[in-house]
Amino acid sequence: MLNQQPSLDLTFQALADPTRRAMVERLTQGSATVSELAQPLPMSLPAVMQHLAVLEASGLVRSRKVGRVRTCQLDIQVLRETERWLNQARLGWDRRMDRLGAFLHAIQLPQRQEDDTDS
Amino acid sequence: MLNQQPSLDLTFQALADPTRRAMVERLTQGSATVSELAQPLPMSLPAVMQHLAVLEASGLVRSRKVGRVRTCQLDIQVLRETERWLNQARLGWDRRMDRLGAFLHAIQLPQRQEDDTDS
DNA sequence: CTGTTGGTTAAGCATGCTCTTTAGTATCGT
DNA sequence: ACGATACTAAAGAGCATGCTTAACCAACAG
Repeated sequence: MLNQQPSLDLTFQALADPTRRAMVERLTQGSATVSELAQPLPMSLPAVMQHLAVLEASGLVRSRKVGRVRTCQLDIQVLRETERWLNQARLGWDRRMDRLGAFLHAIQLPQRQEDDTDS
Repeated sequence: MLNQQPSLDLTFQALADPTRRAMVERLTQGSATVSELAQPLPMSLPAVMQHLAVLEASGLVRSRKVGRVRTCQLDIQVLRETERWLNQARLGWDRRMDRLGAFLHAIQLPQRQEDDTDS
């Protein structure tokens, strides 16, 4: 059930870099041109372009070029799918904890009763 | 507000590898020894150890050694924080969409009225 | 047409990642 | 004590990443 998307690799990889996360955070505030994305970042424009390429390869960001200006925007879908994987993983853990709790509860009460009858 | 944790780098990096995600998924089902983690994986034990080291460095997994057996378990906390970053990012986007929707709604009704008065 | 702006390509380099093999070191069962 | 088990440490091959600089191109502005 989990791990159906081969692009989870690309998405997590994309989000593993602080520069790219900063770009994503910027894009949650609305679409931006390449220059606008690059402006606060302490690196050359080509470096930013390469980060952008990684983000686009993962599907997190889409961009269109009009005239000589390329405008980028977030694609929320991939973000959701990634969120979902984490959620599923945590949910599996939670369910296990519930079962474990129920199990402990089920065997510990009888033990208590044994202790009571022993003492 | 976002991006406070330097360990987001390590966490996303850790989750970017399918082998490590498989290990995490296995660990949602309960703790496991190194050999148990390695058993379904198509690689040498040292390779698995290295993946485990990455997972431990990120804080996603903790492990203790008893005798000659090392037992690993998930630390849900880091998973939660990562989930939270994604959630925050998506929430920022959602809020923006809401504002945008409200804005469009606010200016489009007056425009309609203008159209109405013009025609 | 000419210069400037916004972006793109390519090459190169340092570093990091993933896996391997080889060679260990502790335990544990008998 | 001795072999088997479970892991660990070290070193290296080979490819991927994250930058850089140096060109280059296409679209506008005057």
